[in-house]
Amino acid sequence: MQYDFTAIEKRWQERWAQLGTFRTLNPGDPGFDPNAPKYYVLDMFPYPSGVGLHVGHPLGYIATDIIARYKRTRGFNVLHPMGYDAFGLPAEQFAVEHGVHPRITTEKNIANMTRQLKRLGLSYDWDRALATTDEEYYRWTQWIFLQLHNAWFDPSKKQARPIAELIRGLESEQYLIDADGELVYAGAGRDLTALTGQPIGTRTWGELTQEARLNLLDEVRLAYLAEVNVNWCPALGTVLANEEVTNDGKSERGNHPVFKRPLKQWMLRITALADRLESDLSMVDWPEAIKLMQRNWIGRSTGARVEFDVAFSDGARPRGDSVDVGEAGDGSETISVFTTRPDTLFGATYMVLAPEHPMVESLTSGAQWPAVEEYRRQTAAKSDAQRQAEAASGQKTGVFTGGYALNPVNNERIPVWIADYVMTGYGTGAIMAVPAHDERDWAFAKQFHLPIRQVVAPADGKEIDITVAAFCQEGVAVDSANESISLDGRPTAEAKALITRWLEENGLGRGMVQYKLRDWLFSRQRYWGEPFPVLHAPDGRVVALDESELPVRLPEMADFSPTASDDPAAPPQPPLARAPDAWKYVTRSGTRYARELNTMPQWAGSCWYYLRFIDPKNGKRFVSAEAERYWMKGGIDLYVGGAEHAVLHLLYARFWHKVLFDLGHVSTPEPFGRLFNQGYIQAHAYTDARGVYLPAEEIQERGGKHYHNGEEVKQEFGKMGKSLKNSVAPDEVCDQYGCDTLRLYEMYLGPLDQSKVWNTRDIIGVHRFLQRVWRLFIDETTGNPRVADAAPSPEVTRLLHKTIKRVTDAMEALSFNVAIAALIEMNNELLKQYPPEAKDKALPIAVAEPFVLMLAPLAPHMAEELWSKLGHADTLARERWPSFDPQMLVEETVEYPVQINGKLRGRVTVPSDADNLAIETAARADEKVQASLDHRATDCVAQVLTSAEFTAALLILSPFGAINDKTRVVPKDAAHDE
RNA sequence: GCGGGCGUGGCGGAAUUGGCAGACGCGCCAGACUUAGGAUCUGGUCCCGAAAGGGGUGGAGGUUCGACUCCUCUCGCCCGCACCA
Repeated sequence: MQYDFTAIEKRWQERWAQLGTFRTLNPGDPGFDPNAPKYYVLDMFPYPSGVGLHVGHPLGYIATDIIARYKRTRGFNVLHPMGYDAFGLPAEQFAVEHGVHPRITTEKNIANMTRQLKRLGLSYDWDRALATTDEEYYRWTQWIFLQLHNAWFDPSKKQARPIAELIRGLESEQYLIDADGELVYAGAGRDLTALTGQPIGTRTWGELTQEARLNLLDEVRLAYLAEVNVNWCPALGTVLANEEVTNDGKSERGNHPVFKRPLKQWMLRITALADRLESDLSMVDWPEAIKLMQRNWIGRSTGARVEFDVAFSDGARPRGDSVDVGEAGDGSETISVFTTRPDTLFGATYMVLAPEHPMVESLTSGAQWPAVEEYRRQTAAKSDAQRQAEAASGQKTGVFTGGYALNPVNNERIPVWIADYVMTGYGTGAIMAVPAHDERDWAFAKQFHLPIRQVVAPADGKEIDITVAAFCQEGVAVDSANESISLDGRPTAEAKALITRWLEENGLGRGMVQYKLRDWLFSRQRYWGEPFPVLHAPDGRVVALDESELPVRLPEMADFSPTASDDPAAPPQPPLARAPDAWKYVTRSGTRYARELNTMPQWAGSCWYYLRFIDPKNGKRFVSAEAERYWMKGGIDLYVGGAEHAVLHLLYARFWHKVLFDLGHVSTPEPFGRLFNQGYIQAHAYTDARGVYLPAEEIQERGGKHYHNGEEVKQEFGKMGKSLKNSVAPDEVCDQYGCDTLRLYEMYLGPLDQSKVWNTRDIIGVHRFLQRVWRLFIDETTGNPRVADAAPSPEVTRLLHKTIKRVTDAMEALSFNVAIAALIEMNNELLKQYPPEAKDKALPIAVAEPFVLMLAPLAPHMAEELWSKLGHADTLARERWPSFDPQMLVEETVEYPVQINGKLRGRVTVPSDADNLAIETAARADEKVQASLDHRATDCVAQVLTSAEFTAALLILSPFGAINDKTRVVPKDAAHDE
């Protein structure tokens, strides 16, 4: 009876399903063990694609499955769920192209993907499976949106708080409203958000009209409507996220032109949490690279905001002098800038506004107006690619506005320019230019012959020539003094602090922190997404639905395609605009409200799925508090997925989680305690002379060259997929070798976090291993197990304990390739000890059972089969992982390598209890060692180095090489005490 | 340009605290068996050398009795960001 993987795998997959082997109990369920530690191991949420899985997809799923199975045998309650991120563009695009409703396509794809995953023997609790498109799921996605909408960010607490709490604060006049309509915290006596001067007249909540009150609240909500510049793709009929737009300004799907255009959109105030999103990265165990990417994306920089008074062309005016200056401005205008180098303020010789800056019009002189207008027109028309090319070349463009501003530190009148190297979206959209100490300003100043003034010198006193290059490092301030402040001689850090304080005292600015992170554009003009749980009143006001009115279901529609157009100015027409009136309008107390016609982006559903897995059937709450507290303690224990989600998904989900945390709905500040990035599986791809990709399975290899129908072709490699025609389906591999082989092969390919190349021909290696395991355990003629109750030899016992240690260590380190190698070695050795043809030598049960248990997470079907052949009626899924005895690792004799001056000169074998002197004597007696010592002085110092393990090194030093303090000396005897 | 990561046989990779480089697998070479197969088994396989021995972890230096491992420089590849003030 040979290893019949097809029958074995089918049998065990059916049994696991029948027995509910991998069903996971929640706290409170009968039979739940509250004393067992928990382990929540999660895969990144897959999109159920129509083309099915290729072998690259399950790489991470196999790894997490191995861990899940391993942890079960270590006594953990393991939560290991799977589900589908099923809303989104591809399903809808497919649906549009084929005229099938996206729900039908999606369900079909989910069924196929589930079948493919089940075939891999993954130990998910399938009872917890869910899809973001389930009404009972997106009901709670909408509920979370309501939480965001009904919350604001309280800067004094640095927390998201219910809007009702703000209203109470306003009613009790803890908060006032200043002249600009900004909130002022009365308790602290200083304003929180407004940055300029003193508010002239603050008002109380009671003094506001009802409309003003509602406006105020709408402005601070974490989900708010705003007119923003979006990527509008008329051909797709939707706005696109930045990441859906290519560098040359085309849509990633379909390569259609994309235009910037202001549209009223739902936004989520992720920027309010920027600070915590950054600092809380210190709480999680993630790859440093990913943390770094998030930090860069959030882009925190500390500096100061500085106010520059506008000075007009007829001459500088003292600050605060309100002079009517006619068409040029109203005289009280100031230009706010953000700088990270306030210490260089004395070196600011001009200013630059972004071309779109709102003050450009009032600043520009009549003479400069045509040039300014022309420049603004040009930059608006410029593609992102052009801008990037200019940026790379160091070429700067810009135009003088004719206007001037006053440098607040020295009242110097400096020209104000506009240039597209200053961007509207960051800081205030305006900068003070310090060409001596900023590369960009320097290049601009050189190009337009603007003055360059050095105000920082290198700390080491070195002379620099500021006309040759900008000096951007820190140093000491020079030529930076006025009547009331001097920075001269101060190191940069000190100078920054000093000038910032001076600015604050004089009401000219204040220290502040800036982020690159933008608020999250949350609307899509698509059908296949979560509807927003809000209504629009006839007066334009937004009314949020009540929780009890959820879910807002997607309407059934015959035509769900977006309205495409070639006209960039065409009005957006979301598909839901064509929904039946019965869906679109809701009448309440005689008023007719309109539903929101946009839908949520795909990210919405994936922001919280890990919470729903905990309690997927709960109809009362998005997740039960008790189950959430249990499973989320310390965050998810292991979250495995690709690095492509480094910033977007992982940042969005953290943001939602923190809001839910602040509002008391979840118990932990961070969702993902440990993150692991798997590498990609790549595959060879082949092109013919024309550069056209050829199906990889039709290629023959001869002598290192590759041929297709006899023609030599070029070998490349890249991510597996349709476009490179190099996909391999897991189904094919399962048919030919079985999924245990596929699982082993994928893990044996190399370290989990590295990318690796798929090589179908290598699969045979691990398949042979499984066949040899089978032959070790099973008599192929009778089908009976070849085991006996006999005691294993000391050598075999040592081998067993050594292997247990190696495999256990490798499991903990997620080094599955190493774990498999250790099992292969053990199996090879056992086959030598107990060869199948030797009928009298049977495998001792004391060795057979632990071996099977170690194999089980990796090749579970074969392990279960062998386990039952060994006479066990139950599944091994919850058997205890074997343990090793360090005592058993000690060999009777030890082979020591002998190093002389660090070079290997010989090997000696001594009894393992030999002392240093005995080892040294044996070493000195060795011929080769003697030959090496011959031409040296005789009075060598010998040192025996041992480790806690069975290997050890003997070191003999020549006389001049006395032991220095860097040499770690472990006395032989001490090592044995461990 | 800035930031991060990685370079070990023909290939994938292993090597715990700085202490025997190349475990394990593929491929290749030689052989065995044979119901002739893309099966199985045995042996070999870093380089130079007949051997003794020597060299060797992208390259060049350095620290150390001793470096794949630590430091400096450099080359190559991969990833992220991209005028963020």
